[in-house]
Amino acid sequence: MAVLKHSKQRDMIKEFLMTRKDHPTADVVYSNVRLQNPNISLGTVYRNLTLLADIGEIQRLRLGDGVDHFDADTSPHYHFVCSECGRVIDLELDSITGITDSAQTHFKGHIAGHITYFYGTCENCMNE
Amino acid sequence: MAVLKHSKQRDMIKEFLMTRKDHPTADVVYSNVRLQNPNISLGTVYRNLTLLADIGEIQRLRLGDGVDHFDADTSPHYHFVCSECGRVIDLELDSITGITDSAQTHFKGHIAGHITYFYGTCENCMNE
DNA sequence: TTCCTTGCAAATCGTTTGCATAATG
DNA sequence: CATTATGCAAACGATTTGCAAGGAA
Repeated sequence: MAVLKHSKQRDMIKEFLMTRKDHPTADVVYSNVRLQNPNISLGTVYRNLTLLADIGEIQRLRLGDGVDHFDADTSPHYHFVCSECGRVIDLELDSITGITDSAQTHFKGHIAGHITYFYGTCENCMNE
Repeated sequence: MAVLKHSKQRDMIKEFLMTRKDHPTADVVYSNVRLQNPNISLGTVYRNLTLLADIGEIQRLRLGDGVDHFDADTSPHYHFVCSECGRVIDLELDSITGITDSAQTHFKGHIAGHITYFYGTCENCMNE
């Protein structure tokens, strides 16, 4: 891979993402970072989110809603997606890594890992 | 929902899907069904796949590769996606529905279910 | 006849990319 | 200076949609 050069835009994007626990989309990152730097382009946001995800500094979440979400928390954890409001919430969960082994049992290829997310109704939407 | 009327196109799509265990994409469904009916349009394929999924006759799979896959097998089961060739394979797996309860423990909203898929290298790609 | 479904083409949406210019090392 | 990063706008790929015409009940 090419040598990485420093960029203010990338810093802003990473910093913004670290302040948020709600797993924003590229568009949300864009409109927020734009408050500090009105000249930044959407393309730059996408390029940097992809780059940061590639080097493992952030996580790209594909939750089946057709839009990518991004998470500065790269530690292994799970997510809940509210079917009503779309909110994405971190989930505390006793490790279920065992399911990978469990899946491996009857499978001849090699299982490297799994993607899991939960869905339902969030606390907010239940009170309505 | 509106009353459903019979359509040859829908039948063909459903029938084709039932012959396949490889979870084809809309495009693959389209080009195959076209062999029997060269006039069918891609829009019709999409509309019927969506309709069939909505009424629960087929399953729509979002596996994070940017393309929807479809499965005529609506029984609960899991999938493996090969990171190299993209193949989607059914997985036999001792039930892991317990993870939904496990996730519910520390969560105040209501968890209705989970989406899980596994990834790695399939048998075919391992022998290369 | 009613109204659902189709074929076609245009539109949409999220994301990527080509290119000339600016910034970094 | 060499090379990476940016802004802009155009391109992309998957999917959806408006509309007039065709088909089912």
